[in-house]
Amino acid sequence: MNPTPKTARRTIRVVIGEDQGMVLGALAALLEIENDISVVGRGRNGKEALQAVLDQKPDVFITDIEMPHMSGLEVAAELKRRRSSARVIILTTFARAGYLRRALDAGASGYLLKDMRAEQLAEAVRRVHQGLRVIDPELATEAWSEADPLTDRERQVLRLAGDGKQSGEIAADLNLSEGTVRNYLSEAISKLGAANRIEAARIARTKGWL
Amino acid sequence: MNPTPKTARRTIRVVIGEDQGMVLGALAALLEIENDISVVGRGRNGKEALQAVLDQKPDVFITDIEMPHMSGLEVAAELKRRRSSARVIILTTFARAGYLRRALDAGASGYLLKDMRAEQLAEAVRRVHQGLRVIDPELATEAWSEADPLTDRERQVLRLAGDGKQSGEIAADLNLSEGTVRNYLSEAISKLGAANRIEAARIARTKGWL
DNA sequence: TTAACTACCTGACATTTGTCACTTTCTCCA
DNA sequence: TGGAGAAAGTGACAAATGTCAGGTAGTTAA
Repeated sequence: MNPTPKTARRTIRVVIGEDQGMVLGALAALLEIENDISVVGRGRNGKEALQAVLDQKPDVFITDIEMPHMSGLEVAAELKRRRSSARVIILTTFARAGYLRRALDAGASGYLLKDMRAEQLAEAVRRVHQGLRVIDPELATEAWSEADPLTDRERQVLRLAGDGKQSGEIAADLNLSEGTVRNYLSEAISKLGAANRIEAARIARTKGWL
Repeated sequence: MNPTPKTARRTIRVVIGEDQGMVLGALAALLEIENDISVVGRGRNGKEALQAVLDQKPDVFITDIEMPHMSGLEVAAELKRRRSSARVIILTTFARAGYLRRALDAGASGYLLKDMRAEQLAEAVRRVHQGLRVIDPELATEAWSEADPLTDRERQVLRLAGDGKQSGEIAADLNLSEGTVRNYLSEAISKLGAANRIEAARIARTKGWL
């Protein structure tokens, strides 16, 4: 449908990781329209996606973050560890500074939001293939603004509290006293400027810290 | 890519409603592959989608539920009210019995989940166009199992509590005494078999009751 | 090798949350 | 027309939550 750009010498080989089958297939269809891009592998969860990248050695790997078994960020980190040559584009619903930061730490070349226009995806693939970075502009500025103030324990406890577990259960899960659990929650609540554990969990989630 | 089925006499005209641009474009690309299906309109929020259906009078309208301005369910209900001839397919991430029930009440002909295989979408469009219903099998059985046990007040209160507001604030918002608010929450907690307000809100959300 | 800093951990106390028994208001229908 | 039933509304009591003041390791920098 689109003309092959002059710069393209050969087909850009792409693997896609995305847990929603409908979206996975649709994205593949979208990219296959382009003459210079070919989808050579797919994964419907983190592990499948990782394996597909290792098998196919694509030029570009496009992945969602929230997937079963292994998140897209974990896959990216693993690929970095293994010195994979595939450039990684994170494609997600969530405009969270914490996610972007972790993506960049994991060596990703791109961070795009699913509510961008569909036409921009192919262009992003080409840019990233050329060695450029493609970051959603809105997030790029915000990214370095705020660091996660939570300690590991606070994060753990807050995650469980956000699921509706009460202090006693959390304490049992983590082998702590109930008082300690309440203390961590109190810390987290105060650090995040929340009024209670529920709001604290909500805020942390929004920022991508959980 | 796929051959035109023998039953197709003319092109099936489709409008898509979906707020994530990337997914919207990708779904359109997926359907345009089929010889007997043509995407004649798009909406990136409920109002746009409704307008597109009214303007284009398509055979089939595929829509997400959670969209700005107007949910897909509200659009479906409005189309029913206006006696639109477009058949409606709900395409969503959420396998919630409450959503399915509301979709059917709003006269939808299909309810599909985004994690189905992409190939099934075109087939669903054809079936629905022929006047058949297409419901995700997993949900179909579960759908009528459980009715929403919450009263209006309980729902209101639970929604606010789920956002982390405390009883006093909720009481002020709704002009109730704090005791009353706590009573509604207690009722909701017991009806849903939860241990506290957070878990209750989570359960209700999962079922599509909030 | 201290001092300062940080994360981790705890129990005692005050506040908020959850439960229960009860009253009021409204609708439905025999 | 006079219950029966369901939802809305309330306050008193018990249980869970949030705060505070403090104590123990481990690390870093003078």
